[in-house]
Amino acid sequence: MGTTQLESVPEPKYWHLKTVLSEALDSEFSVGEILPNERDLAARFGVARATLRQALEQLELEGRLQRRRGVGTTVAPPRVGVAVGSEQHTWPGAAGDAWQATDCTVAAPPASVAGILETAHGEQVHTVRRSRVTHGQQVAAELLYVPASSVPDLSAIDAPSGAARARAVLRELQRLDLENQDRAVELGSARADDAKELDRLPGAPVLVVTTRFFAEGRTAAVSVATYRADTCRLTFGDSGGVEIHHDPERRAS
Amino acid sequence: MGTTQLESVPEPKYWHLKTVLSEALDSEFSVGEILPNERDLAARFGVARATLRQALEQLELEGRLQRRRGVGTTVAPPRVGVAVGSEQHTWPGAAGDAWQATDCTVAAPPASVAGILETAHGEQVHTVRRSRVTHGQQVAAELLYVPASSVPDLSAIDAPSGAARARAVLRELQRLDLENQDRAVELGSARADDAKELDRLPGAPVLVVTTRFFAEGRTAAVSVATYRADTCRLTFGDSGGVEIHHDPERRAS
DNA sequence: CAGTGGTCTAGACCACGCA
DNA sequence: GCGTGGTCTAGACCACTGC
Repeated sequence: MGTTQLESVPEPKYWHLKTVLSEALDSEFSVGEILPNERDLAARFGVARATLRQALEQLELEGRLQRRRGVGTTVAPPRVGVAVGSEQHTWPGAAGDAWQATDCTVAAPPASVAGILETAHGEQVHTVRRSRVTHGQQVAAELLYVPASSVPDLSAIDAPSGAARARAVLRELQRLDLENQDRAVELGSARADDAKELDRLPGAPVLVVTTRFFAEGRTAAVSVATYRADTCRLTFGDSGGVEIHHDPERRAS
Repeated sequence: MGTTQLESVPEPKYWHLKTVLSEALDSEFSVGEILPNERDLAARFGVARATLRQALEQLELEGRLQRRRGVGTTVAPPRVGVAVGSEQHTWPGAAGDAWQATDCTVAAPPASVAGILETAHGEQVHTVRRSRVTHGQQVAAELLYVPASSVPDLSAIDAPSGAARARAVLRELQRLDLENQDRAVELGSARADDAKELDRLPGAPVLVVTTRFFAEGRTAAVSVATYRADTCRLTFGDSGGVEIHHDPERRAS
């Protein structure tokens, strides 16, 4: 009767490990601290390295840990809140937005984007690359697809590609009357190029924010922004920019 | 000259596998179709089962596949768009919302929620469980935390717990003047109870939507909703409910 | 009971960062 | 060159589903 029921429904080892580690992180580690390496940790808990890694992967997914090849595993800071919906109904590139344009090419968009833009199959569009930095950290990479028909007066005297061209496309976009916009968020995995820009490995989990911009009764541009899922919490500030303070008791390293 | 450069930068096998499988899914399979089992697939591609599984995990994360223990791996339908932000500034439980209240208990919320609610440590609040079903599929589980101070007139004659109690709490909430609300989305992993409700294994990736409801100058309630990340695309309909049509060319099984 | 995906092991080698 | 995390293998057993 006094016996405690152990493992009657045997929880997976990695799940139990994750719980134990999570509690240890709360009580015995501070942000930025380096954990013992995977081989040592696995030995300490008496499990195979693969099993330990399953637990670490979960904790990284939840933003509790940060792992870097060649360096080690560190305790991650709390996720940063990144405002996504506060600047309602403004074009990308409007004064004071959080993005920096880095490049612009002309290319055929992926099929899913072409479907939204209602462009012909294989039709090329202006493709602006932008990146977003918050608190000194690169948090997102974006591709903005702009059909030629949305920027008819784009001057040929501007550079044919590069950051200057990107700014020219954004400038032209401002001239349209933005009627509405529309957002969706889903889970994805980083393509090789985005992963590199976000300083993650390919396949890293990302939050994909797809935004449609409506002008003149049609979809004038589509933005596909990928945010690091491990470090970001996307905020949709209906309340006018009130910031959520999260786990205020955790201290910085 | 004519030689194709193979593996000069050796892509990981699982990454290449994922690409190959992804293309096969597009061209040779239709939604709902069952794939060969993991042992056969691994043998067919000449890799260890663990490596194949790494590729399948990624594809499942991206919503391309669905795996069920004891059953098999099937081709997933396109993600369903789930409206999260369209019904702006209404209380949970307002007429016509997509949720169904199933239970209500009185308990101390997790520390992160207590911090937002600004309740004392260990203070108990009404905790309403709701679930959301779209297209016959359970897509989300929610816990709604309501401090007693937000529903002062809650009648003692209602049941102390259960669905009836949940509805009573929601009814009382409607009487408050909702001033604003505030949302955040982040990646998480399903706790055991949520996982069961969502018909997934514990640890499955979920999109966690945290909503704060402001009334009478303070946070009157907090909702933490977990959506299946594999099957859902969260839509924030600033444009008044315009629905994104995604990959319309894919056909149902 | 047979077949599926889920967990776990004990190794090996590789790619990367840094001193 | 050394130590780190990342990839990969070839097995084993377990938990669940459906017949």
